Amino acid sequence: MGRAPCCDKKGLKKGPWTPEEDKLLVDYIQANGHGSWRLLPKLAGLNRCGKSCRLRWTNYLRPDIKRGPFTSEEQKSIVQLHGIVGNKWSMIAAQLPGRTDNEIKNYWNTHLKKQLRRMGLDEPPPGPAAGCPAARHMAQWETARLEAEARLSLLSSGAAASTTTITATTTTSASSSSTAGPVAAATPADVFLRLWNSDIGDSFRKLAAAVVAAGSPSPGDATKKDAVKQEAAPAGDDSSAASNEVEAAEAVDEYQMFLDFAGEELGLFHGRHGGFSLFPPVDLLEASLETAFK
DNA sequence: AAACCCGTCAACCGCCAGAGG
DNA sequence: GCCTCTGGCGGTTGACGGGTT
Repeated sequence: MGRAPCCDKKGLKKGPWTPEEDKLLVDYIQANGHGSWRLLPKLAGLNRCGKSCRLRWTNYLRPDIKRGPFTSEEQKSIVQLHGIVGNKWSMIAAQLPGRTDNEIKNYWNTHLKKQLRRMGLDEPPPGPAAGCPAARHMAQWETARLEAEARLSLLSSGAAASTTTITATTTTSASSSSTAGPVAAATPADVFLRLWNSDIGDSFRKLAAAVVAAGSPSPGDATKKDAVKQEAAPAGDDSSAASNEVEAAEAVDEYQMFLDFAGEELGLFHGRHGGFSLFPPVDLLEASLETAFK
């Protein structure tokens, strides 16, 4: 069995935090930083375990936390990212500034999951573990990346006239949002490139590369099923191979449905005749850029 | 008005991985 | 290499509030 819970000590308070406790915690961290979470409660005068303090701070008291309902943009991002990385809430949270993993997890479980189900889509296979990334999806991402770079390059020339500059960090670092100019930070291209260069993009590329290497032209294709199967269970035995294959094929089909849903119902992908774009049509984009450059 | 149901979300629990001795 | 400690993560729980019967 695992270690004993850290809050087993007698007398340590559990349950909802009071405003007084919140104040003690915030005051202490703002003055001293959190340092060792284990020692913090004692130093801050709190009758809580360190873990509880850390959770309260990271999920609720941190000053950079954005409260309030999720925007449709955030919602789309969550759906998309969940399709890529599955239940990696911390990864998803890293792409949504001001949102915590706990908040996103709750939102997924209470809103989005049901929303997808209501629309006739069972939960899509949760990310890499199900081995879902189709070659088509990989191609979509690659196309989107190229488009993002192209748009960013256009933006750079457009922005050159203004006082704002777009730095190269947008294409090289996932954590560069603060170093990029405000215009770049506001564009879809920047958002996508940051995502592409983050852990999420990395994880997606690794997995997709495995599928592509195995050869996988279309959903339901036998080769893809094998690739998916191997990805999901590299040391799989032959006896379960047949059922695995069927499950894998179903997973791929469901995932494709999920992608279609994300594109058509949520407007996440703006498809064009077999092509694909993460971004709105050019006219809409231009309109938003005009606003951005004002 | 009371009882019940259901959705939401803060908080907890158990496990894991990495660092350090 | 092994053990312990710590921080972090994802799954689950339970209190609470609003809606319905």
